[in-house]
Amino acid sequence: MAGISSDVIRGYNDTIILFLLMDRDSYGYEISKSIKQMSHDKYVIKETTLYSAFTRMEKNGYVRSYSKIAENGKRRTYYRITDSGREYYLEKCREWELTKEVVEHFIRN
Amino acid sequence: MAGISSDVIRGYNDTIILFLLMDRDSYGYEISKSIKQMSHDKYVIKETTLYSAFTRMEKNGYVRSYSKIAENGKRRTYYRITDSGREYYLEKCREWELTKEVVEHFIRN
DNA sequence: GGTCTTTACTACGCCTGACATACTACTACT
DNA sequence: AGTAGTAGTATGTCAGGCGTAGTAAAGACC
Repeated sequence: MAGISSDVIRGYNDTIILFLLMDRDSYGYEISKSIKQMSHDKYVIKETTLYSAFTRMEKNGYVRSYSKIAENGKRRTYYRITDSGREYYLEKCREWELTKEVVEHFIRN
Repeated sequence: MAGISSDVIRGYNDTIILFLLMDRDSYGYEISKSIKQMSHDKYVIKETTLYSAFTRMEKNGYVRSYSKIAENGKRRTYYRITDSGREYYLEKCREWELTKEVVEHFIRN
């Protein structure tokens, strides 16, 4: 077992995606590549997980989607983070620090 | 929102429980108190979560249960960690380090 | 003596997020 | 012609966490 189980990352996929939307709009495929690259191939998000996260986050008001013709002439669905999404992201960052502190009481290294 | 969402801790409840069984056998109520105390009241495991974790882990061979009459004369179900449970715990500790490393690439603090 | 709190569980069923599987469609390369 | 990469959609399953409720016995308090 080398890799991260889905039960662990669960609850942080949204956060990871929002992080990648902080500075500029993006779309599914690009985000999945960024995650893979930034994690040095240690985490590869599943397509279905990614796209269902987009749907959920749009419903929750954390992102807004729009269609755009890319440089290559193809239509893509882009996502933009909302103010509410930024707030949510920062909240999750604070939650992460708390979680880390708690979990590490029970980890022997 | 102050506290840890269940989606975050998911996948680490078993690890936390196993940690508390490393040095001596214990039972549900005591374990829930230990978690509360060791996390300085930051994490309180739900009863149903705890007992279903025991059931699952026994099925997976990570713990073994036995009934014992406690000092107060009442019958309790105690749990003992198995060798396989110890291995699993250590695996989860390694996984935690990896997860931490990955997630922190996407956290702004 | 009656009620409340703590201890120590069991039963049942719902919800959510992750994921398996499958399918579409277009481009570029070989 | 076939494969790999890009960019998704659709559908359904599964596991873990949790809400709700109920049981039962011991001790505390008023």
